[in-house]
Amino acid sequence: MKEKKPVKVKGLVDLPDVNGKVVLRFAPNPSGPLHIGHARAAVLNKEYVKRYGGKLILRIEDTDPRRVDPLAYQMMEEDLKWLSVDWQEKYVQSSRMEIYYKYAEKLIEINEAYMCTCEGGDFKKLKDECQPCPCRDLPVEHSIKLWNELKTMKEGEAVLRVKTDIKHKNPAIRDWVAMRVVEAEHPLTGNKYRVYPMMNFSVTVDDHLMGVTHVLRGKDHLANSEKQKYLYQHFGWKVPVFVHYGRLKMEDVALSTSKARQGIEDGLYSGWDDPRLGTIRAIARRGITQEAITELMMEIGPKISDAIVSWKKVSGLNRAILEETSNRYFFVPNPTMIDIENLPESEIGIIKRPLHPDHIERGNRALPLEPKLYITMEDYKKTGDNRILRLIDAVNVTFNGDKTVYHSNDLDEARNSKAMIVQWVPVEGSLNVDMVMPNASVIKGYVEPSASNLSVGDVVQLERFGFARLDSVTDEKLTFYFAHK
RNA sequence: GCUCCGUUGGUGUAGUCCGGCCAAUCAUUUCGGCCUUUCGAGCCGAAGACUCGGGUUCGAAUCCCGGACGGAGCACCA
Repeated sequence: MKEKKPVKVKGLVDLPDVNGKVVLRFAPNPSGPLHIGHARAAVLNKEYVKRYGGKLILRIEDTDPRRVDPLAYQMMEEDLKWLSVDWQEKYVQSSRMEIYYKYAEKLIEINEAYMCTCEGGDFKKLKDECQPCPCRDLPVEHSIKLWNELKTMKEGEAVLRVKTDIKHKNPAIRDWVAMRVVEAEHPLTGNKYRVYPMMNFSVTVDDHLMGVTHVLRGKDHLANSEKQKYLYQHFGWKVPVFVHYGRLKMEDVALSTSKARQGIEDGLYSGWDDPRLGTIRAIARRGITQEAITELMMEIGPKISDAIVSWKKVSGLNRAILEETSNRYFFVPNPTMIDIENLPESEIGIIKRPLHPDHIERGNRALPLEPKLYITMEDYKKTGDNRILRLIDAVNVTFNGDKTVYHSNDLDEARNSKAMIVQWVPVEGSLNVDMVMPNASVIKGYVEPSASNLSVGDVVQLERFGFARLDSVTDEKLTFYFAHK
């Protein structure tokens, strides 16, 4: 009889083959700010370190000078901080070049790598037929000589190849490139180096030297993991546990970093934090909380099949958090002005309404009730003539033609007539609002006077409208970014 | 084309390795009801899934074969 399966803990699934503490790394290429796909790796790494103990390494993989955005180094760290992902050690690969050279040399010396001067197409042809290229069997001394000359060679003249199985059933695995010449200025090291390691080489060397126990990476690296295993073997190193997760797509934001960059350059997007983009900063700007993203990633976990995340899902998670924290305000989008005739003197004055219905200790906001008010055009139209409309916490009115008439102030009366109960703001003292929607369109309206107390970054619940984050404040208006209902 | 990989309700997941306790978990979503001067939350109730076809077996979401669909890779990017 076999033993029973272990009982799974709720939430994030366990990492395979854990013995004691783990050493994990998050290793992005600095080509732009982090996007939602990065968040998956970052959050999972963080959570696993939290679960098992150990450490998280941040490693910036900038070994292709052409694919480095100098601004990305800082943006990525900012994004990680927003995600509340901390790292215990940080490395930048462009400052570790001598290390890669040393191991490259070693690999040549043990005859597990060779300098290849074949033209790319020729090599591919041979490779596809499982044929070694002529360089493969030249003496080690020959490779060493060429290796020493590589830094003076032109781009493409020669590469260093790792010996794998030339008959490997996947052609991609056969004798892959470890080192090559790149004639481009590196944002950090300038022209100091011309010979750069390929990702598969530097990653393997680093993962080993840094003692990484588990490698969490996207399934687009499946073949790379296979390639890297050969290098571990050649050096006699222990292979870490590879975990490949699937692609993460966000509904409506299928944009890659390169497309987003293009769009920004073309002026199509306002910047990396344009609400239409899937970057961490765009999501943050929309009032999505770090907690919601973390929960989402833990729920999705590290499984290899692809996941399409809907905004409904994100909103649901986020709402549970914001509901508790967000204070309430009245916002009137697409406003129309009403002027209540015969509003009794006794009704005119300040209406108090709690900032949060479940937390009266947070206090009240004050809404001046006076004849001239804004309500939404939609509510106005829906009500039509001769039906009661209830202004929340205030009075009942009816519309007759273009006149607005005071009806009563009794809530039950409004209820009995099935009146809509709607938000309103006074004309006097309310603040202009630009509401930036997820598709970057802007809805204009007014927010109640007490919103002047808000600070940039605050997320509020605009009653009957939804959650929004205050993005900027000027003398003439407040700009909010809409999150969700 | 070649090489890998995946497919559980609308969505996201658990379960698949080691077949029975799975007429399938949890969350979200949707729809009712209660409550509530917003939305929501809360409480109660409901809806909704094992990609398909064979096979093995007393028994299959789970194992085997085949198909469909989807994805990734096939670079001197990471």
